[in-house]
Amino acid sequence: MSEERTERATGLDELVRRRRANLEALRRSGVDPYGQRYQVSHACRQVVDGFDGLAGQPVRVAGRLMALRRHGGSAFGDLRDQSGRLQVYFRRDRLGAAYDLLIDHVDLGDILGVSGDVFRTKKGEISVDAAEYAVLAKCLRPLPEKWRGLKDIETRYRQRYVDLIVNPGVRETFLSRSLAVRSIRAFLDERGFVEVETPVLHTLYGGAAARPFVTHHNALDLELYLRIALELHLKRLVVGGLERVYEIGRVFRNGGISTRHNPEFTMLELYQAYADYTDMMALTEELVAHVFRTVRGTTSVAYQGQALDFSPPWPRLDFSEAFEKYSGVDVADLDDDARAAEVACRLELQLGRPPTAATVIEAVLDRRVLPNLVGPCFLVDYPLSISPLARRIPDRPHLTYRFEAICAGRELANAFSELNDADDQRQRFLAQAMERAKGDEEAHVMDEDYLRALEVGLPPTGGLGIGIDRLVMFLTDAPSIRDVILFPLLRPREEV
RNA sequence: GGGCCAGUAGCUCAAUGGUAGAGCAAGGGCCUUUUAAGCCCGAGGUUGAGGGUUCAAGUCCCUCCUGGCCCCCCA
Repeated sequence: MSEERTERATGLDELVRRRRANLEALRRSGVDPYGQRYQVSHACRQVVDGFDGLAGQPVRVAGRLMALRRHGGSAFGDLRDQSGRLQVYFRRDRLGAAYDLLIDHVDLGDILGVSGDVFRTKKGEISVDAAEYAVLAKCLRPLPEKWRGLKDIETRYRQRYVDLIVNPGVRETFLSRSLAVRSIRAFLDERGFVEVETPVLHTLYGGAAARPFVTHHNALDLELYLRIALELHLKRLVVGGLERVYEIGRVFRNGGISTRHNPEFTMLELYQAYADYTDMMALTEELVAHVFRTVRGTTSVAYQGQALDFSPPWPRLDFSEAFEKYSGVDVADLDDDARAAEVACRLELQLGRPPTAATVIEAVLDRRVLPNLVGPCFLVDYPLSISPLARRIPDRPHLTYRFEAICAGRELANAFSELNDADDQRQRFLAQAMERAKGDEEAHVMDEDYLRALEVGLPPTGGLGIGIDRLVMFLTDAPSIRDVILFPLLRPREEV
């Protein structure tokens, strides 16, 4: 049936057919429509910015032909490369037969190399008077409309290459993302952190409460999991004496997809020996402020119309106080499952997991507490029941030295003083196993090797995790996480 | 998995249940300083797919597909 479709001359097929005919026509004229390397002397922007020194000088530029305004014996083209746009001027009296080839057989979207002299038109636009051009790649498919761009969200995500060509803001977003990640590395490197890479394929998944993706290694006949966090391997490295480590890496969580969740996303996690969560708070503020200054030039931005100021210090809110203030529930009462179930019922919480103390606390936190917090702020001293890897507060045994940075009602960072007491950690894992037995699939699994590492001795350590995608959403004012992920997961489609 | 919404030409969008249109792109002309170039001409459609109601369906009903938003999920 797909054969019928390709045989029938639809509009698209006809457009592609014409472009292919142009490709063949170029070949017949001795022009290779997939040219060789083109020695470029300037980026488009460099020509524009450097006009004063370049006027009358020859330059060689290359880019995609985005527009062609034909006037009979001459034509103005818009050439665009990564740096920006540059106008090129083609004249028959200079190019001769090559001019007619351009007019007849070069299509919008083709990638051209152009050499010629820099000049300024009567209307004042800096341009290149083409002495020669080369076709470097043929564009066989029509590009979306030039000034309204590509709006269809599905096509934008599925054909990101087209989205990047026709929607300039998209390129800006991903350049910002790149700059953000670079600025994070610079910030941490300067503070003596060592960047490492830990396995993506895990024999046990841990470090977060989430369901994993399962895969299989053939030679070992082994069930493996894509990592859901970086945490446990990085702390093993601190045990090994790498006192300041970080990793920026992809993690995978087998959950739902939404404007704030993609099944794979990028986490920064860092661990600092001999530090605690107060150090992590200071580090979080400084790091995030540094990234905003680097990328946006300011720490004061608007996110989806909401004013946010990331300049340190950020307010500290006590978890228990905030919890009670916004939910009317004393978190200390949520210490057994029966009472938790009662609260879940009273607050009409729909839970995907069994109503245990932990799951109810998390549900109340997510739905009743966080939406009220604009931030950025720190929510400090989390309950132990939802913090199986965090150090206990000695005189408040139901709480841990853990905080999350909250911004626009969502978690931006998660950090704690790491639990380094191997025996306490074992008890926590056992408690998690009981949660799992109650049906909570996201409860942490027992990890004997991690316990062995703790038995070797983890120094007191502060750990921090930041969701890079969410940070970039705030940096670029992106409403959906898909807008900051180049290729978000979509259900595959036969015909696009 | 549930609720709501959307899908019309390559792209962006129109069209009381009554002959499917426009702009851009593409095609044929004119045009050597335009920049959303302009002017003239012609073309382009299984209205996401499949059923149904009706004299008549892009429009109403049902099923399905894909996507979006909100739930669920995701500390």
